[in-house]
Amino acid sequence: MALGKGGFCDIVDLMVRDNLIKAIKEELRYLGVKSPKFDLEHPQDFVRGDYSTNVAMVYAKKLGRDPIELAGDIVQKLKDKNLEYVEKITVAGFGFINFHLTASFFEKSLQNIIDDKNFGQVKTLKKHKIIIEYTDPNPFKVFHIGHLMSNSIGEALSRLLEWNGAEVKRAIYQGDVGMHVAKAVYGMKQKPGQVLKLRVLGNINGRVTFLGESYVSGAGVFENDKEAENNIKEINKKIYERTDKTINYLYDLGRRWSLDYFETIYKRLGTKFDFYFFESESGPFGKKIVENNLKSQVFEQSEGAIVYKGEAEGLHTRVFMNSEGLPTYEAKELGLAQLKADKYDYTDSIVVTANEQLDYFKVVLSVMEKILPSLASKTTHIVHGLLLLPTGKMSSRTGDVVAAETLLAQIEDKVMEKMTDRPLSKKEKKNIATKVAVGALKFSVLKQSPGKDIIFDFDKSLSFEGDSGPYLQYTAVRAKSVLDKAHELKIGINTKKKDDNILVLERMLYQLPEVVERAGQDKSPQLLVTYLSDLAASFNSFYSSTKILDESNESASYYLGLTKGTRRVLKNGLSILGILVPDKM
RNA sequence: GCCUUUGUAGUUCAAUGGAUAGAACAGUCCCGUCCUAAGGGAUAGAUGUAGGUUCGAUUCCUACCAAAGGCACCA
Repeated sequence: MALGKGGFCDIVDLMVRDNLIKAIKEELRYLGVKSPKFDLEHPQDFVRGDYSTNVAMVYAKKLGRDPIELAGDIVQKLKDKNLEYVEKITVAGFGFINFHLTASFFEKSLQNIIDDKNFGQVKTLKKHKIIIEYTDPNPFKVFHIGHLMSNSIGEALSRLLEWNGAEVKRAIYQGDVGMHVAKAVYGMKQKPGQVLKLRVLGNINGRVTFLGESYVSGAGVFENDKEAENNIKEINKKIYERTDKTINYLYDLGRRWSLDYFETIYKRLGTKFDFYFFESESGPFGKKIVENNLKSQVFEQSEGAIVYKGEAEGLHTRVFMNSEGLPTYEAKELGLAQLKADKYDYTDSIVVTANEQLDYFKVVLSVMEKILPSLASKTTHIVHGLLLLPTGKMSSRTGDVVAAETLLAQIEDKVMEKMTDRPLSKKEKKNIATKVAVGALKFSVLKQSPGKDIIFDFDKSLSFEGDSGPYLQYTAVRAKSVLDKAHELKIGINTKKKDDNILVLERMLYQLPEVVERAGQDKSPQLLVTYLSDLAASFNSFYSSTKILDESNESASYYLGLTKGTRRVLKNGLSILGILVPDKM
């Protein structure tokens, strides 16, 4: 069946949806509405139907008709069209028009799912080349749970965009220069013996713990000790200039240790970055951009600094070059934008940061519109909320942070505990624990709309029951276990229905591609999370009320098909969220 | 003070302007010879306040109240 301009669509769901929209539009044009706009959605309660439209209510007034009467007319016309896979069309209260689909639709859609390993992929963003930046930890500092949040959201968005057909490049931007680095290097310098020992014998965890301690001690003396403060400022300068052998040595070593360590975390979380950007590069680059635009009257001199005054546009003033002639974060951001464009010819650039940078980014974008307009128009800033401790905001300066490592290890311990009775080897269990722990964490971040803060409570976030990553993983594992058992019993899969009763599960299974489309459009992973949770619940309900592998039941093979479909939709959906499904748990 | 964002069951979260506001946790009560009980079923419980726009508002607008963030050389 043709979809759009000459393309062919093999997903029966999208085909039916597009045909419905087309048919309704035709009717409205016939009634005199030029470019009709209306909704076609799935009713919350499937008793009402599989699809539903509000078109009659939207246009009743304009056409001077009673909505229910108008709906009746439209329904009559639609019925005359004999739409494929449409069982019946009804008018409901207020003027909703509801569509019920045929049993053959559900058979066909289940076949689609079983045939297509990548079921859920759509082509909405086919020609887009997107660069997306997220996570952004700072070398020499702790990789904390806030970075986990940024990573979870960024990775889910990346995959969502890929499943919408876009080419996606993942980028990470790291602050490898600046006062925080100088503080850490100062701390390292106080313990040369320790540095040497760790360099020769140390493992990655010991090294990074030492760096964290060095930063905290450096930050501590910076505030209380005038001499140390000057010392650290001196180190900062030397890092920029690269004039001091000892400093260079400590800096290079610490930077390497940090980056190696971060790499182990990315691997654990399932992210692979295509581009690594550093402030040590974006700084000089940004400085040049600002200097080249000094005459353009975008910037102003003020108190020795170069600033942009955003007040006229409802923004605020920000410094791009400080009075010492050094580029600030703002200038670096301009440099970064250009660096990205130089590396990759993108159509869209997405930057994911914490919401505290919202107003800051607006100012930078406003400047970009003036001096790098072609880049500004392609750039979108997406914010995520903060992970707050019950005691308030974390501070890595005082060491009052929860390291990502610590949290993941704690969750893993709890998963291991849960599996004590399982007949699995220790290695298998450890493997499963990692997947489940990461799944639990990512799910809890992704289930709410990005941009909102999460008050992080250890006990609650460690829950594996109800709406949780493990619940979904467990459901997929359970489905696999049924499939394995069926294999033993030599029961095959069939997509032919044996009765007319349509299950809630069937009405949900086929919707993945639509959900992927919408979640991608709105950049809202939580829509997918909600869908998958509902799907898992309907499978579990089906599972507990129906014996699937009942050889005396002629529907067994069909039920097995539904099980296979559920497993695939859950597995694909979870993989978009960056959550892996273990074979057992 | 100005700007931005957010206020939904006891708690943590959903809900492209639509139908009876969905879940989960915590409560209360059930389900174990059976495919993984990290499960299933039942029950009770919510849109900050006051206006406005609309056939229809949790959603849009205005005011107020409350919380978070931002507002010059940090990132």
